[in-house]
Amino acid sequence: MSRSDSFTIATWNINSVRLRRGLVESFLTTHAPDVLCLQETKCLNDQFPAKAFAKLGYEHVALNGQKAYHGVATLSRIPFATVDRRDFCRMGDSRHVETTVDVAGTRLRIHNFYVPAGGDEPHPAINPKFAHKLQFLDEMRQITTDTGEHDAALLVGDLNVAPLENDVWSHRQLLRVVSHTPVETETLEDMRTGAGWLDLMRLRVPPSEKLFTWWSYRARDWAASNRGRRLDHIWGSDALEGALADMSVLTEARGWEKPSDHVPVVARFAL
DNA sequence: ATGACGATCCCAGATCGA
Repeated sequence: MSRSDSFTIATWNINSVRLRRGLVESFLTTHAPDVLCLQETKCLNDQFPAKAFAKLGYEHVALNGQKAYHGVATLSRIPFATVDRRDFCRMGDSRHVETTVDVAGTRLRIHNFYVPAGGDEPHPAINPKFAHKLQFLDEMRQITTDTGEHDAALLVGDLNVAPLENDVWSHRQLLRVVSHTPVETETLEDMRTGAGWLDLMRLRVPPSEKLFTWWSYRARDWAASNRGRRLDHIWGSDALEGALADMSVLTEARGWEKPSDHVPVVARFAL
């Protein structure tokens, strides 16, 4: 590809891709990212509506699905150079798919993650789901930004942790709520910095401002109460900081008909 | 916020999400 190409990536926890195929189609048509990373697809690979997305130009798809739970998928208009999937915690869950694409002479590695939610009780000794989440985050330390000289890397997805005080509607009230407990936020931030990742969303929106990507289905009026959390993330290797041209959270998507409880996050780079 | 919602699956109440 030529020098100085624009590259756009989006990440979206879709909460069933079959139920919300129309929303994905509408998003792809309107926002036209080069790559879309989906989480919680909740279907087997042969049930994934790949043909519908191929019709819109997304001919390349890397799937890691399972029945009813979890599942990730990466859709692309650009051919994948490589595709890989990793198992974490030896659980056999479908929570990661890794692809590479070549853009403007750069090989871009894209990790798409769905980190375990962690259950209700934030104590690993009494809640195996929370222990699994912490172990998963610990194993993610091996996903580093180490790439070749002309390469760059992205790590995106639903990480199920809101690390900063303004990543939740009330820091004080959520300190003992799973997704914002100190052990989670510290583990996530230590893992992120240790592996060399930059929190690209927070390079654009200062930590002093509230920033959410998820709002509970249980609120009577999600927009009025605005009790959100930033659970979805776009991380990048050093080379991508200077290349970041635009970053947006598509808050309006939470108000669409039969919405996901998460909204898309979009980043554009001038590579 | 210990959930009023929503999705899934051997179709109906349990389980999961966060």
